[in-house]
Amino acid sequence: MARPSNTDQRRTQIAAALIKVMAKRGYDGASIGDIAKAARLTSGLVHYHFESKQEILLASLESIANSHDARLEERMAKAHGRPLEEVGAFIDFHLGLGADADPEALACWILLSGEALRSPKVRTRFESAMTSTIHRLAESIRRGVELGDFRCEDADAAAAALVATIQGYFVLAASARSAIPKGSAARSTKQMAEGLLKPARAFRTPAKSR
Amino acid sequence: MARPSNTDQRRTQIAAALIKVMAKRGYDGASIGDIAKAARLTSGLVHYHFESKQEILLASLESIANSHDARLEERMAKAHGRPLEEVGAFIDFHLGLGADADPEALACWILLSGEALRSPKVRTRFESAMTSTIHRLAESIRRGVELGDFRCEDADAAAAALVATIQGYFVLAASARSAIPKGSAARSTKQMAEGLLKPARAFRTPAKSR
Amino acid sequence: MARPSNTDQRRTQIAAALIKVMAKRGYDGASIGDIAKAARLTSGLVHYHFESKQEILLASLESIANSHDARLEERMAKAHGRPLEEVGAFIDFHLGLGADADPEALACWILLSGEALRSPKVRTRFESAMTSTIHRLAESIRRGVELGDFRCEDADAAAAALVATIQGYFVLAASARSAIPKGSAARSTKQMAEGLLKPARAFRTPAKSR
Amino acid sequence: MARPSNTDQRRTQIAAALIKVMAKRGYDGASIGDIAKAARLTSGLVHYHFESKQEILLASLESIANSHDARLEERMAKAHGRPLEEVGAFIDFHLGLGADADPEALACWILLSGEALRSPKVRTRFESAMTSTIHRLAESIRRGVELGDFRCEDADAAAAALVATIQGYFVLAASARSAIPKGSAARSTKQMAEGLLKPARAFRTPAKSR
DNA sequence: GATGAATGAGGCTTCATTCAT
DNA sequence: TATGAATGAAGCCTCATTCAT
Repeated sequence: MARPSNTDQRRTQIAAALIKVMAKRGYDGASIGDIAKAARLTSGLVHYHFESKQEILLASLESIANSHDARLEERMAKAHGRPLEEVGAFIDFHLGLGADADPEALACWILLSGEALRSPKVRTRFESAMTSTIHRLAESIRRGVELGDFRCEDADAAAAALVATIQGYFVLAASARSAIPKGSAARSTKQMAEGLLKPARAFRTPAKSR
Repeated sequence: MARPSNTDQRRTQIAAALIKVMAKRGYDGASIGDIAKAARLTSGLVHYHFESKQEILLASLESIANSHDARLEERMAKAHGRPLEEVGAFIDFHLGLGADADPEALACWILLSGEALRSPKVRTRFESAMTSTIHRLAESIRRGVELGDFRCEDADAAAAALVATIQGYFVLAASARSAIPKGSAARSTKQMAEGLLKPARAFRTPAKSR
Repeated sequence: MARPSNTDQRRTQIAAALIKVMAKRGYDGASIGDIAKAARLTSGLVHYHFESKQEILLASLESIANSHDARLEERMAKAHGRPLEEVGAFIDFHLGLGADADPEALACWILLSGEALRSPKVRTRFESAMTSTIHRLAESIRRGVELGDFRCEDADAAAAALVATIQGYFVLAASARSAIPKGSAARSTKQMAEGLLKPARAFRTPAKSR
Repeated sequence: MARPSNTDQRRTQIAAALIKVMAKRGYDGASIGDIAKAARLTSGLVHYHFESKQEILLASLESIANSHDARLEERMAKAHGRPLEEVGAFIDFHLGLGADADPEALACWILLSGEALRSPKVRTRFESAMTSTIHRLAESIRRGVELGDFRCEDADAAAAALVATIQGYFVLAASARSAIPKGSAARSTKQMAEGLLKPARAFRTPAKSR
């Protein structure tokens, strides 16, 4: 007797629906009804699985961050622990060709930074996602310094700078695309990384970058 | 008994009120009533001076952009046409100590990037503001290249990269402050600029930068 | 220029509408839509004049209490300051023939006692209305004692007792009418008052009482 | 594999839960979910045992009335059939010290009078509970008259009057406590009963009454 | 220009009730 | 019996916008 709970699936489904709708209409513009429709559910059910709209937003943030981290890790693993390549992979993952595998999540991410501005809960989670990404990059940098591949006094600052650049490119790509010369993002970022890390060798660029 | 028109003054006043309210509650969260209250007007009057809420947003964007451009120009003028110093001033203006002279406008700017995402009118204007800023920087870079101060193949790309970095720092500063090592923004950005522009001499940093 | 405010009228109108609807459906059952319809207004307008539904309830309470006090005073004035007649008038006013001039207000009053149970604001106001009524009666009793018309040690307690009886009759009349022998309320209450006040002469009963 | 039916137990449990929740939030405010939680059940199960929410209310009414009647009978039994003492016990039971043994049931009772106002089913049952209580008191009074202990022409009216007073005190105690001088309720009511019943001897008051 | 009333369309959320398991 | 998912209808409230004055 008793039903097996499907709450986890439903929550995932609903969070995904918010991302989809939010990318198009913003957070406030994404009504519970819209979200429900996008998830092919009724609005009552949405509230059965989530206490409030904000909770859905937090779940979406979580989902985006987790997916990002997982895919990033996967990509960086291919660098086989070589710092120079790891940093290159980090940049290419975010800004290289086909980086925007999920444009909806990206748009959502930008909007999330806005929500973080006024919702402490969102900010806390947004901040920790950012911090975690920066730490991951700082780790590679630090190892590069140890191995003599890089010359850099403050790995955390360098990592933050590169992440800021990436975040800034996200914003420009989404909201002012014409302002970026096509295909320049990853390349320019690598040049900047060189200024920052003084690597023994230059960063390689695979085929093309956007 | 013609009343003297005070429309311009009122529009300015209202746009400023939106910026103030929006910084705290976001665009959708800023009701006409809130805006009116912040401007010490009535909501009916707001609609007398603006066709719609979006028009106020556009006016605010304009106001922020104009004010930014004017202050930037003023600051860069102090570089007396020396490219290296101009670029340094550009970075310091945005990220140096005391750069966030107007935190409300900054928060608003981030939110504007989000609105640009879904409103073509806002995007167009946001894009042109970004483009203009990038062009201004690119100009300095190009002259630096001509004068042999910089070595750089694509001035526009370089300018875009630096502006992206600045925009990204804005986002981090506003929504994930703890992720940035204190005082590292301007310094790191200058190091990145060196990677990008290969200047003959290094950028100077005045006193402290944040 | 500028419109003359009609807020006071509107508030009165809306409070009256709540009383009407509430008598039929209870407080929770009286939706803003119902209230608006009863007042021939739109629901948006109701919220333009009242912050919240509870505020309407408080306004209704106020209105009922004020109207009650005014009518009571008017009636008691006819007793020309003679305590015995004042107490008699007090009882007749509440329980005598035709006392329930406004059955809707009466039903509402009973419901208000229920709302007072859980809403501090309502309780405070309900309490003060009760207290004021009791004080008015206690005054008459006290003067009666001074004049030697009554013998009573605690005028406040006696007044409270009579008011309790009246309130109890209200409840029975509204929710269990068949439990009260017809026309017995005022008469019985006067007999009780005699036990309480030991008046020199008995209370007179005008014509018939219910 | 027939399951042993526990319906009766469950119904009791659920009705008790409603009383508890209703005392705090009113009838409309007591959601099935709240009730279920208070009974440590699920909302689905509540509806398995009760057709509708109103049925729970009726069951609660029944439960309160039955419990009241039983406790009242128990208390009056101690009067050993002496009318004067029975009436005194009746009053003390309801208003004497420690009378409010179950404040939740009392609050609920007041709310029930409100629900009776608009729901015929509730009214019918409320009315019959009131009537039964009044009859019980009237019985004692009638026997007192027969025995020459009381002088009273209409025992039903007298009983109704005393019950009205008690009900009124309930309301005041719950919703306007400060309006009643402390400890005056039972004493005043007995004085009133004396006016009503002209007993040969006065009512005694045990120790203190509230 | 300015005020403030008025409208009407949602938006978020709660909830009684039903139903599959 | 019991669980918990699901539904759908309101309900309260907010708000951009319009309009009479």
